[in-house]
Amino acid sequence: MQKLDTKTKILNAAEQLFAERGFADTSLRLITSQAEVNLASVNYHFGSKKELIQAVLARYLEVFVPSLEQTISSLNSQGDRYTQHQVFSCLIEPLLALNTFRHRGTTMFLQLLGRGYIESQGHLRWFITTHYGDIMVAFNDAVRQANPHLSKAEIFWRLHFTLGTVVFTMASSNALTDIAKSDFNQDVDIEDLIRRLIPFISAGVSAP
Amino acid sequence: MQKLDTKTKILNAAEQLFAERGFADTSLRLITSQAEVNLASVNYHFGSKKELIQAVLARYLEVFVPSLEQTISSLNSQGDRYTQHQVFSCLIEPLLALNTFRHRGTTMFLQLLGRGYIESQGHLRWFITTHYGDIMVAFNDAVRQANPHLSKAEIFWRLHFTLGTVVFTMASSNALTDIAKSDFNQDVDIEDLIRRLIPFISAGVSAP
DNA sequence: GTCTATATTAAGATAGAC
DNA sequence: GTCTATCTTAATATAGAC
Repeated sequence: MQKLDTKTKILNAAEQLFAERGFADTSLRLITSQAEVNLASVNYHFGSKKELIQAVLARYLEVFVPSLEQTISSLNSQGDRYTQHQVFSCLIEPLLALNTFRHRGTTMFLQLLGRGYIESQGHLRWFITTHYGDIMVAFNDAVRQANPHLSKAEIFWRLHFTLGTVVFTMASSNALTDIAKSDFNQDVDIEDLIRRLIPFISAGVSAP
Repeated sequence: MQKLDTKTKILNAAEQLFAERGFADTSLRLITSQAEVNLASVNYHFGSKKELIQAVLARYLEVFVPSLEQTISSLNSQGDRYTQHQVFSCLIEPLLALNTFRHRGTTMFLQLLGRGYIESQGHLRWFITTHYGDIMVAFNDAVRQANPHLSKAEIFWRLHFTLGTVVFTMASSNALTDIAKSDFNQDVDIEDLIRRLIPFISAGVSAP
């Protein structure tokens, strides 16, 4: 079946379990038994559980961040003026592209990101902001340009509200799509979900 | 100093630690040493850690839920028509009333609720929905009446987006208010935070 | 009701043979 | 690189004296 090396088998099993159950609730024993590798191999290949968590996220960030940098910069090059809808739309393509990179990649990435923020593991925030702080600043600047009526502080708050909306939705997305299926007979995939989220957060951020 | 009984001392210490660090990261040892009681007393008085968690939340829900039932029903008695802003405003008074009940009660309650949802501990969702399911239905109905242009399913999604916004914001509210203080010299208390949140979620829920 | 002492379980990590 | 076996730590929970 899988002719993957041990390191990849661990990463694949880990990301799935982390996304589903969170980092704290996923033991190395669970990961290695799911991956069908030896318990000791995690520490051999990654050094520690923390470094495994970072490696799992890095695999996505290395694809996502350059892609987002590109959509943001092409936005800037088109001129000074752009709408806030355009800014948020910059996220869609890079996010959905992760689905071609890995099966259910978009969901996985957003769930992992959500878990990372929610379980306030210092090492993860440190890892993300030191490696990918630039793009966060660039995105923030783009939102500011698109909303000149809002103060810097107001944007700070509203972007964090937005982050919460997305992160929580993704962390619970399995449960939510199940409910939508049983209560409303809706089949909601990740693309639907993102397209439902965008008007909500877009209206919220630029609220009067 | 404190002439409180052991049970109350445990509840007070537990709620503070749970709100700050989450349920999983707060050990009974930490709670009992903070409360200056014996380790074994938690299991004596509450039976288990899970039941302690429920007891901590119950103390707030017993105050909050009747109060919310009242504002919602007074909304209904005023006639068929009310705006969505009015519906969300029903939450403000009952939430802020918790501050008179306990010091920093509003923040504490919302943080605990957020932690409860985020750390998908099944027993807590079960506890809340079986004990306080009625008011959740009533609130949902009120939102529907105020937004006749939205389908049942759309309201389901948007209320969950809203829940995510609030829950995440409260779970990180300590960090966020610290940043607001240092970066923008803002002193944001819980009431400010709620009044900042309302326009955001209100615009989001009734977005076109 | 409260305490000490301890049982039990499960986790992350590592030593050392192969 | 991989495996078995084990170390260490820390958690929940309980038994039994007071």
